Amino acid sequence: MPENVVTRFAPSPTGYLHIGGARTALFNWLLARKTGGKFILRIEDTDLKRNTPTATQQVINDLRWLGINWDEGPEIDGPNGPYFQSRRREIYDKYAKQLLDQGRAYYCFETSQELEKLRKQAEAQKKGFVYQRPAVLPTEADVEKAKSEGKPVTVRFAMPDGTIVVNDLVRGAVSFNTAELGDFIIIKSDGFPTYNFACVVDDALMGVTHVIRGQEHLMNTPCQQALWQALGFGELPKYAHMSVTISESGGKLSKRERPQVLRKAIEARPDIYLEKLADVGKINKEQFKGFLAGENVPDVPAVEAMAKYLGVELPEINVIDFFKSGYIPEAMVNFIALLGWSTGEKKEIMPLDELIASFDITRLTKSNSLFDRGKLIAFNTEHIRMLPREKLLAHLKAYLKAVGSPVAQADDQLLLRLIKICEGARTLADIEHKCRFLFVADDHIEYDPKAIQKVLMKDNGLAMLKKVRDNLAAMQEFTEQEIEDMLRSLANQHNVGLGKVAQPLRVAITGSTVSPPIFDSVQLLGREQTLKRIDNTVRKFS
RNA sequence: GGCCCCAUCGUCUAGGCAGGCCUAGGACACCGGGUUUUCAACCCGGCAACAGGGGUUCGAAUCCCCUUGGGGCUACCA
Repeated sequence: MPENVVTRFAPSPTGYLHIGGARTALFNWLLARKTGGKFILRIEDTDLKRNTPTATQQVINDLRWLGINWDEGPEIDGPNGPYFQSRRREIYDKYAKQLLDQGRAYYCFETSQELEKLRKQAEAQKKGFVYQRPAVLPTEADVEKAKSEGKPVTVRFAMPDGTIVVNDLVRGAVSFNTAELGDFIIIKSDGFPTYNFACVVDDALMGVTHVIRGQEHLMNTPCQQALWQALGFGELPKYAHMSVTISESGGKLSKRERPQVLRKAIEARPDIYLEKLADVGKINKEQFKGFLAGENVPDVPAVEAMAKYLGVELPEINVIDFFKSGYIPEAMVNFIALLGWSTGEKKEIMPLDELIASFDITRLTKSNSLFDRGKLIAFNTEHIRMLPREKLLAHLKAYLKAVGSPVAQADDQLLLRLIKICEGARTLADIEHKCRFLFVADDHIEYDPKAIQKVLMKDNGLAMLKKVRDNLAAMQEFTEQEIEDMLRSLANQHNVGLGKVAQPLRVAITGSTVSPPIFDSVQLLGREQTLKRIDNTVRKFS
């Protein structure tokens, strides 16, 4: 690619960055990094109703966590600012006026209700709705009149007649008949530009050369191309419409999925008090009703609180959900990159720099891909193994802090040791779950009833545990090696496998049958606490 | 309903544009076995696909058409 590549990611600040957005950002970023070009972050906040005040910061945090940095955008000034569309109003106005003056755009005064009616009529006739351009375009005087009558004033682009061909980098030539596209609104009645308009103006002004985005934008592209040309912006950017990521439950992976899962869970539980639930979510009755009806989606914290109360596992959709589930960014990025793209080589697991090196925009896949969590876990496992320890440590610390784990008390030295003894962990959550026992009080161990049944109540488990206790108490040193030697010889003495000796001990100190290797676990817990926990266990289950 | 996109193992995909090198390759999942102090990890082996129908051609997973299926868009949302 000879020219200077400029790509951008242009999210609308409606909440956390979700997987689909992350993928779009990633491919644009990958192309820029691969070609030595520039990657711009632009915030498309032209819809006052949808924007959330904290969303931009959330998106920024999520991108940074993934390791996707931008050359220009929020917090990184550059020559093309401002990077918030809400602060670029005069620019859009100027171009809208240009089109108006040239007769390539015109004013309209219909209300949403009126348009909705027309749309219904079209549907009833089994036709697509196309706005009918008036024979005589309204004048400025008409605008004044409409305003005084309290009518909404919007501006529509006068779509030229003919066929528009989109030369898509992944789909080839796709043609559209402009008669079916119709005149679309470019300036809303609140004075803000619509997406198609703002996007074109900004892409042109910011010198964007390549637009990689989801297939859901394919239908917008002829509109944007027509606008681009009417505005006299010259050479079009190259478009690449990626396949869409499909959720395991069906359609396009969407933020709405989490609320939906919750809603279903609520419907499946007629026994629970809805008022109590609304309380848990800290939302009022109206909001809660709306939510159940499938409309008003309450905030993320409300959804999470209610899900937690019901014990429902929500599918991870947002980047932050994966972070909270113990995934590491290196794995996420690697996995996401392979959704709708492939290197053509057999190797799939690779660090970021290799991803950049092998990125090739022409190798994007045409067909939609399903988000397969099983494969993500496999990638995460491999990346946890591969990543330099220092980096893994940083991820672990951030994770522990975010989920409020008691393991967060551990210092770096200890954490590194825990990482080491949890070799083969699939997620950071695995490490946390396995090592948690070290950080809870001796009398707060939660015993898994199944574990008690299986290893303590059977095969003289309790009796063996007592013997282990005596031997532990009698040891000179208390190193992993000594502990191992002792347990092995004990097993030998009784002519049983090590498991018969180790499992009762494991249950006694952790309450469960799962822990890091037993020798490390005991040594880390220390003799005093180990003995205490054994005593507690013996007393409790004798 | 209208417009548009897509179609290889359960899933992600290689191969398709330059048709024979494909008895269709890899990865994940799954199944079986091994290793083992638990879980996980690890090692070995196995199962498994060109949606269907017409063409074109000596020859089609690869090119064309139709059907079916999936997906997207259809807003004064992006």
